Amino acid sequence: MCSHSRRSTTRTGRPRSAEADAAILDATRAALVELGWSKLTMGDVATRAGVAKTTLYRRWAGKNELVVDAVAVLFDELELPDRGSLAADVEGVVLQFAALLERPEARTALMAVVAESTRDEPLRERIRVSIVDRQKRLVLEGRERAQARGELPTESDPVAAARTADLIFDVIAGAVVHRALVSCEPVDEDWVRRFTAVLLGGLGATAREA
Amino acid sequence: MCSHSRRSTTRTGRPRSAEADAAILDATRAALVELGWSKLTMGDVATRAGVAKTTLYRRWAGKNELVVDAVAVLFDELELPDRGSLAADVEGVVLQFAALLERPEARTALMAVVAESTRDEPLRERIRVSIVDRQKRLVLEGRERAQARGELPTESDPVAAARTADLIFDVIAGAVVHRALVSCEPVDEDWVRRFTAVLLGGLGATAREA
Amino acid sequence: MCSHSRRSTTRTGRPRSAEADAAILDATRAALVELGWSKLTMGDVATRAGVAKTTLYRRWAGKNELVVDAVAVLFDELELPDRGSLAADVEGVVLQFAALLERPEARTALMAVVAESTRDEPLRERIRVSIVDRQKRLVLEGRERAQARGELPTESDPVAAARTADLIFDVIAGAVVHRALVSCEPVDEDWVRRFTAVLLGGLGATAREA
Amino acid sequence: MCSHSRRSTTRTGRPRSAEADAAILDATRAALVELGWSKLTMGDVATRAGVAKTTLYRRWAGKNELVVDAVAVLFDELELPDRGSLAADVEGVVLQFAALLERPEARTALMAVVAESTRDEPLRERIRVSIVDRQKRLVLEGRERAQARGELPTESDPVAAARTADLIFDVIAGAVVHRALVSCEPVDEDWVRRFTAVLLGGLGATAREA
DNA sequence: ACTTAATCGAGACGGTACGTCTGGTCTTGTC
DNA sequence: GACAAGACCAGACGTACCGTCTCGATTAAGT
Repeated sequence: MCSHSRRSTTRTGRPRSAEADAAILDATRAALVELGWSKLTMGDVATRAGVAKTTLYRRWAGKNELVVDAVAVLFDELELPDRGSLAADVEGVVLQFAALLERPEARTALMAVVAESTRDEPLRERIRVSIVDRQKRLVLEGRERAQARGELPTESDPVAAARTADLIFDVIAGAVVHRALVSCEPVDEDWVRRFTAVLLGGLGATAREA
Repeated sequence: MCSHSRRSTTRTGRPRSAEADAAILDATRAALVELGWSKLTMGDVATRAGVAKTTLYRRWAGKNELVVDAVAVLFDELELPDRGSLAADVEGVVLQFAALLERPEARTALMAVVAESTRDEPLRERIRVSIVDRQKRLVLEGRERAQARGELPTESDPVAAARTADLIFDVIAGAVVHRALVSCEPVDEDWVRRFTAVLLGGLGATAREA
Repeated sequence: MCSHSRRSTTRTGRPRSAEADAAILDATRAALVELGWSKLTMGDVATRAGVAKTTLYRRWAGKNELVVDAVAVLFDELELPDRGSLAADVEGVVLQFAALLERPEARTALMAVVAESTRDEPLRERIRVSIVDRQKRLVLEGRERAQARGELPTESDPVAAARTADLIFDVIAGAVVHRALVSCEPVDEDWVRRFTAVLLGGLGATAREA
Repeated sequence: MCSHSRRSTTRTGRPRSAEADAAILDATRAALVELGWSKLTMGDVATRAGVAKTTLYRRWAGKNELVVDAVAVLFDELELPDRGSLAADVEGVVLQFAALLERPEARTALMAVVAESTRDEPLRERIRVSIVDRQKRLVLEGRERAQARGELPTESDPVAAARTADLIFDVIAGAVVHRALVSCEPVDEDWVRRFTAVLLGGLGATAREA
């Protein structure tokens, strides 16, 4: 999460303010809510945070990196509560994700940084580490829990297992994001139930074939 | 597709140049390929098109609207070739969509305009009409064809049918976009086959339940 | 606007031309009063006159020429009323000129076109013909009348006479304009009386020397 | 002369560059010579000065203010050399003034800013302080020197003295400017001698009356 | 206590793009 | 063929941000 690598050799001089870091990220989220991605400016964030622009640029290379860090923390709130069955777990986490996408700071920032990342490999990596992998972790946890319950067989081939997890992740995350941000329709319980039924039904069908 | 609604009453004065329209949209796509969304500027597009900035702003309100119109035409190329079975049809259209997302102008523009649209209702509507509905049409055509083949039952309830089509659309489009632009992994034949299997398996399972 | 009155002779000429001319010059003066020189635009004048910009440019090369013609007519109002003595005549014409410089259209236009003319020889000539010579005529008339009254001797050398007339003209016009537009002080009766006393006193003194 | 009043309290932040000030004013004069007033643009001045447009607008509100400051320094060169008599002093300063009006930057700028000032009170004040008062000072100095020589009586009434000085100033400055810029005739030694004779003759005549 | 050196706020700097406005020209269809 | 309407190219306008750069003033950690 921390973007700044200190010179490991000598650490003399005034240390950076930890308060400033927090104030900047808070200000960034507040600005995202008020202004949205495209009208958010570095100068405005600095002013809101009561900080000089220099202080901001000393820590982040630009708007993209700053916003990724500012919204990344939102994805830490996602967790996989044990609801007793795979279907219930999936429905639960999808609803959580949908709730996150209702928040204006996530809504406006997520697609924007992904769009920027199509031409910026370091940014892509940063998004992967800060955001994508945190979501994917939930898929892996959910599978382990389902296997422990006996709802899913233990996959012997680790490569195939990883490929399947990736597929599931793209299907879940992609469908929810598309529903919420492109189709702009509510991700409500009814939709989630029908989506989960298709997903798990499909997984069961392909498992039976193999 | 056309962005400018003429005064319907009398049409006096010099008419707008159709050549300029085409040159601007071509220039926009070229600039997207070369520069990407964030570094594309209105002035540069005008220069490339051999057109004054005023001519550009007379037709489009800004970068967002211009880019939507410029990339919309790409989605007209998508079609649903009859490959003999529902699975083959789905795989075919998904591969086409993936190929489209390989094109840099689509890659850089698609997420960007969606991101902007989270705060711009008219833009959202424009995207829906120009892009989203053109993709969704393929889902509806595919279902009709599958029903004609007898692969899918004819849904009696039109509301439920529409809901299911929407769900399928979000799953397909969302998964492919997420795979291509967020996970940044190739949408190759193997992935498409596994994805299609899960999707159709899931549809079959839920159909049997009902 | 629409003149159907011409059927007698097949004339494809410009029957509205005279109306348009007057409307344009009126509109120009009105725009000068409202907006001043620098904010007056050709498009605005055309709109006020109910005329297309083309019509305007067909008659005048640009803003400078148009404004010169529009304000030139104001200088036609100046005349030399016979007040019985040279001093009274001078005072009368100076007060008339001062009154003209109170009018906002003259105030804002006069210096502006002179400024433009410092780099535009044709414009300078146009100003001379349309404006300057109309003022200078008053000096010549005043001298003749004073000579007729016996207040001034008849100059035998025509070259010297012209030089003196030019000098007087520059002194009168220059002093009044400078007082009104640069010093921005009122050209009232008191000032005019003192100015005239100096001018005529100086002329008398130099005449006595020769 | 300096156009920007600093916050008098604390002076934090990077101080403004004095070099930039000088470079901008030099560039302005150069642009006036090359292009004249109406074709001078802020962007061009900024480019010539090697300065960003923002730096320019941070110091001057617009073209008018900038040009006044740029040209004002030219009027500092005017001085009143002691030539031994009032007539010689007047002739000397008028020739200096005429030489100044030969310079293209003064020629093109002077009338233009006066024209603009007819609708802009702050600009009028700026011109008065930066340009007009510097010229008027010469009149006051000349009178003091003539009084010291005994060529002119010491005026007892200060109000009348001031009125007379204003009158003389408007006559001198107005006549020279009108001769040079409106009549566009040379202000040569012959003209200056005749003009001075009229002026001083007039002053003497009015003084004798009183 | 005293360096030392990186930090802090403020704000000016050179740039770039913005979206608008104007100047002057050129098509249109109508009269 | 002149006219109004209005689109066209060109380019200046003044503003907003960008990311960098001085400034003088704080901080601690290491003498």
